[in-house]
Amino acid sequence: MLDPVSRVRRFNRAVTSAVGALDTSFLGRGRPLGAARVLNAIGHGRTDVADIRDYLGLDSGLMSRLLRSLEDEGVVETHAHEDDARRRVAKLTRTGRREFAAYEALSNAQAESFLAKHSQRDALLAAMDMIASALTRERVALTEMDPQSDEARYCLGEYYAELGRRFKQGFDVSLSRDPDAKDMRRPRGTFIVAMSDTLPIGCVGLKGTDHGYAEIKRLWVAPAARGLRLGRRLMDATEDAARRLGIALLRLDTNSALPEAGQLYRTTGWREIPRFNDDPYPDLFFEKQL
Amino acid sequence: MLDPVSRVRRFNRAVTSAVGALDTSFLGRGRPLGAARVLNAIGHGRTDVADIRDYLGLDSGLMSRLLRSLEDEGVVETHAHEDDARRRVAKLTRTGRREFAAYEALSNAQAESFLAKHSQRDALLAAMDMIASALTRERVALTEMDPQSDEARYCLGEYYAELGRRFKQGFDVSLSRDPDAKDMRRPRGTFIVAMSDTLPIGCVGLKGTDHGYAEIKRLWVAPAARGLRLGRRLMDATEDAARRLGIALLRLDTNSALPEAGQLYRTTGWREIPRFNDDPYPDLFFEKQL
DNA sequence: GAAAATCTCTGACTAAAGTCAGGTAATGCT
DNA sequence: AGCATTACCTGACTTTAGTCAGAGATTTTC
Repeated sequence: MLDPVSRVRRFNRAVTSAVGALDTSFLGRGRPLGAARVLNAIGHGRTDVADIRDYLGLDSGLMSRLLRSLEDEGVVETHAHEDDARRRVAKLTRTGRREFAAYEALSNAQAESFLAKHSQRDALLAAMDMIASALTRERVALTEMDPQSDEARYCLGEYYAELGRRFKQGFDVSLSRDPDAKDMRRPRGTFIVAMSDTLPIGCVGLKGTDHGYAEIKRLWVAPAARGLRLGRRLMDATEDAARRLGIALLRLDTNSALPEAGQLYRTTGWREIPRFNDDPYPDLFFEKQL
Repeated sequence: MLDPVSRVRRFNRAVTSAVGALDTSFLGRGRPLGAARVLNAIGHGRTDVADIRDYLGLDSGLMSRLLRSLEDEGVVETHAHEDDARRRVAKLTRTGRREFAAYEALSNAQAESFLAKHSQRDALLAAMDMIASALTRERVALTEMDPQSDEARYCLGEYYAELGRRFKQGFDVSLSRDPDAKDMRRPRGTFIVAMSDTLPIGCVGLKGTDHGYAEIKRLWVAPAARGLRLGRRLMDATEDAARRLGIALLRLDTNSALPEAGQLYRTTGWREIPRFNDDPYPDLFFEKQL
């Protein structure tokens, strides 16, 4: 009962029955589960029939029939794809959007009622984030995004908050806020966000300079996503992006109060170099030739 | 993407697809899921047909057919119940036990491979415990157990460990180890463990004395299960048990380093009284008339 | 000791999900 | 231009899950 395997299995049991309840609640709108799932996939922005089929793991025959039944019902319309008339694109009709909204309301209500039952909301949410990240870690998508997008700003906010907690002297955000944004856009640099489903769980910036190297800045991984080697993936992706931008030399600075970071750099081909800027926070400096 | 409801829904999505994978893996033994579930329920000690039916939420006709198919396969035998010949009792044959063991091995292997993928094992397990407790909180069973049972000892071990962390001066286990066990058995007292599925997540002892009152000792709730009002349920159950044992007056001691406990007592009809023992750890004393 | 209730089983269904083998039209490749 | 490939559709089928009414045996209740 106390060994790790039993604990995982207990979790599986608990979650299996909860998921069953979730599923059956989707039956309340007079539509079989399969059709409801297709409708919701379309509502969530999956329009390509092949994409939906793949996402839901359906046979093409079955998928076709489910789509047909949704069309007959008047909630979905399909058209040929613009660029390739073999492919079909599905979209919701007005009625379809109403139905989708009803499913969304149902899901939101369930989530809210779950949250309302528990007083330790923050701890529970943190635990859920962690497990969701672990379960979907093969599906974490690293995407280049604008450093001023909502996702990027969320990550940066969390990043600064964490620096504030970890540095003995605190961390003054105003010092480093946004002036770098323009250097972290193509073609000078880039900004990469790791998205797990809809939640940003990590980021890194590549900041172009005029000194013959680019800098890696603001590497952050959400606490809930640590242990998934996401830092390494983010660094790899940044190095790839740098190579594609024709950058041959990378530098970065960090602080010895963040030992995981130093550890990561040391084991991935970075070598320590002398201080190369006068920023007050960092006390460790690295360089890597691409 | 950042609001609590979205986070819960992200968790639901992540877990739904994981559970789907778990389910389909049970199909690898040439038996439909329904039959596999019945076989596993029997393997886990549910022998009464009505009990299994209830647990799996099956119609009696369907249940009957599933049982029959398992019998035809030679993995299950049924007999009439000893005391009531209308009821049937199912048990595994030798082949059945082998099949059950294969399912168990599969589940264990899956749990292990999940754990092996993640470096933050302890944090992940704690998160899983927390969520499993939250999901199954309606199904937490409070059971009277021997204070020296494995479950009770696990709880007590965790309890002492926590006291050690929370008391400034630490906590010396040897002082309070086991001498009370005999006073926490019927008819002098009792010991109640809160079980969530197979995991003990809380406990409380009722210790009989010869001074005209009984003491409540060792109230503990697992960190993963806090916020579920389990402490209150444990106290209620103990008071009920005390009433059934004919005890009219309860006392307890606690420490101001455990503010949740003091808070609980104050809001549930206990009144503070002067020190009534010379135990070095407690600094707060309460009494309640039943 | 008769009537009511309980437990399981059987027969006769239905609905949903899934499989498989073509078929049609569009597209890609040489 | 011709052939292979791709994307989707259709028809014909099977399996699984589930429902419902009633039968048969047994136990409980009065």
